[in-house]
Amino acid sequence: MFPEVNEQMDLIKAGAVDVLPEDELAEKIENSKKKNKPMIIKLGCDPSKPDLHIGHAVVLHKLRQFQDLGHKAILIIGDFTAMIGDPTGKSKTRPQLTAEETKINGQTYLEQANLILDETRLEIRYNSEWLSKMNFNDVIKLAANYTVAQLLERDDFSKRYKSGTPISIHELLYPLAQAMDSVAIESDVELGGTDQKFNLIVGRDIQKAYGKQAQCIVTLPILEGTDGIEKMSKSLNNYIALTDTPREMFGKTMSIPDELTVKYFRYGAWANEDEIQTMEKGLKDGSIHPRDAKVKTAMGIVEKYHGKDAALSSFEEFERMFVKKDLPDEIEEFKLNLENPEQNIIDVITLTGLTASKSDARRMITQGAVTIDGEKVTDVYAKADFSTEKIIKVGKRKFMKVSV
RNA sequence: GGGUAGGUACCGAAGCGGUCAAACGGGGCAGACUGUAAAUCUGCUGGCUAAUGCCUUCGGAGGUUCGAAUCCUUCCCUGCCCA
Repeated sequence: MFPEVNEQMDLIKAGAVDVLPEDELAEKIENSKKKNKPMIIKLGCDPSKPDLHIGHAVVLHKLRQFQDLGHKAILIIGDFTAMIGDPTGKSKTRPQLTAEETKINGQTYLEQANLILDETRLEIRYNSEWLSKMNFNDVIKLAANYTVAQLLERDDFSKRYKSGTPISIHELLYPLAQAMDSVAIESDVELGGTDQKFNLIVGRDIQKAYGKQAQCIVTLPILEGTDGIEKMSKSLNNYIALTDTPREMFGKTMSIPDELTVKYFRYGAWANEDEIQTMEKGLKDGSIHPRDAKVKTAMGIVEKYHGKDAALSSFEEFERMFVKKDLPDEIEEFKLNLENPEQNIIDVITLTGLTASKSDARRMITQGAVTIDGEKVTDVYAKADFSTEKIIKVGKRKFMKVSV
């Protein structure tokens, strides 16, 4: 049995940016309830980047909510479209993925997505299933449904067009290709980030052109990365991965700018609306310290992926390391496997991977970033005796226990 | 097809025969300050070397020269304008 229409609408709208068109969605929900038939919810994913972070989780979480409402979630692995390459953002031509790589990536993606989704109620489709079967005729027919002007409306394209950055034809085709996914699975609702809004609308239009019922669209915000400026992405190294350790998750969350705390609380920890309101209000009137709010957020995020205990211990460790400036309780060990216990410090920290190269190591020492057993190393040429285990620290958060 | 402007380190962008591992800005890293926040200030930002120095890098491949990111040939790629 499905929940009441307005109950469903409320949950769907929570945290969403756009729900278009709202009345149509309400109608669909009502119909599904009447016929006792779940709606089909589509989410497309790009298997060229299988490492998921909490930015991806925003939309996955919304999909999970649909699942919990009893609807049918379909995850489209864009194996075919990945071979073309997504035009979003960069002008760089992406290395073409082989079918095999795509498969492996898709698998990885799924494993991570299942941290959030209910795997028992998830259908997975690969879009090569229908896209690879289209011949040139079909493509022409599809392309006839859209105009260049319409495609150039998209921010992405118009910016590149105006700035003189190249746009290939196949990139223009990309929105149409992914729209075919909606035709193929007859989705009722498609989810995506706000940056996908254009694609989602094309999906809607193309469904109509193919005589299908048009999907509604639900967009979710793009989460800024830990730098607070750019959108979260692996290449910008401002991400919190779903597979990050509790310690990393906690630490990274603590390093976000204050202004982002509530947003992360909402979209990272998926706190409920009351808690969010309370935090927002408290921060505004000063009754809650920004740091405490952030701690709560960080714990919420860690708890989501690693459980309550992990959340608590990562908090404690954080306190110990950064407030009391103590050592973390688990430090990776490294055996040098060398005869001589006397070693150049530069060599050792490079060997352990704490620094990228010897030049880098030299720089770190010069800048006073290296300590051994708590003592600052000042001499670039210094040696140390590693016959007993020594704790080396490079920068703020890199530690290693080293011995011969 | 014709004309024209370009391709420089993570990105943007100077340099146009030696003093160029390459100005400047952004980003990144480190230090100070903090709440591992932001802002700010300072330093670093190809590799190897104890050091002098050596090696790799300026779209690709050749060539000229004592010496090339800078000149020539050729190839590849891109923007813009005209058709």
